[in-house]
Amino acid sequence: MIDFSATAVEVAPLLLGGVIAHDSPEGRVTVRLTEVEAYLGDGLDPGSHAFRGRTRRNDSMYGEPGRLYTYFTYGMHVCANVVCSPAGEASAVLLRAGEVIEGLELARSRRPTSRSDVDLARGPALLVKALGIALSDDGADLGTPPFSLAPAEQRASGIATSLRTGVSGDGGRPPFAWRFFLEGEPTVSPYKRHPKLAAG
DNA sequence: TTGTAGATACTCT
DNA sequence: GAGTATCTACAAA
Repeated sequence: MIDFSATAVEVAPLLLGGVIAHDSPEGRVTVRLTEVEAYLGDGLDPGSHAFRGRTRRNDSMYGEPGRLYTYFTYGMHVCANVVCSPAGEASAVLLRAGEVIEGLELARSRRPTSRSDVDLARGPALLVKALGIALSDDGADLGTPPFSLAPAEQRASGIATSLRTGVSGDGGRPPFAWRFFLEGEPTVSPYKRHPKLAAG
């Protein structure tokens, strides 16, 4: 089992190749994680929601490790994180992309605009949608039903890192290269700088 | 295949 | 009141 009381930067590479499953009345969807990002807090990480301290939104980021932190962004999208570090410390791993390996039909019905199976969970908001995670799942324990999270069967090879995608301000610049992904995976989203950084 | 613009509503200042 | 850890559609090559 993964030790989630370590920091997000240490946990992130361990999650690659691992599988997350969610049971719902409609059925079960399982996703193999191919891309994640680490976020810290409390002044350590300018790209993190917790950079300016604890607020109502990021409250679960300070909670028990191994739980879910969901948040709403851009007026229409939900993103999911795995909370790391002991309670009281802000640290989380954003689930960015994965490959649907179980419940393909259900995932397809949740993502009618997706053209191919590769696109089903190619992006943070898409991953959440394919799994059927809702904003109300914030704080849920990933180790107990309806969720389950298993580490990779064997240590994933070909792990690469890069700058984080879509993060504005200094959090999208070095030394914050805390995006981890499996090399050669078609489900990894293409790297895009934040529009603000691209302009500068 | 690559690049650009628009939509959307919640949170923090 | 302004900014946002994004996705989709459309246009051009």
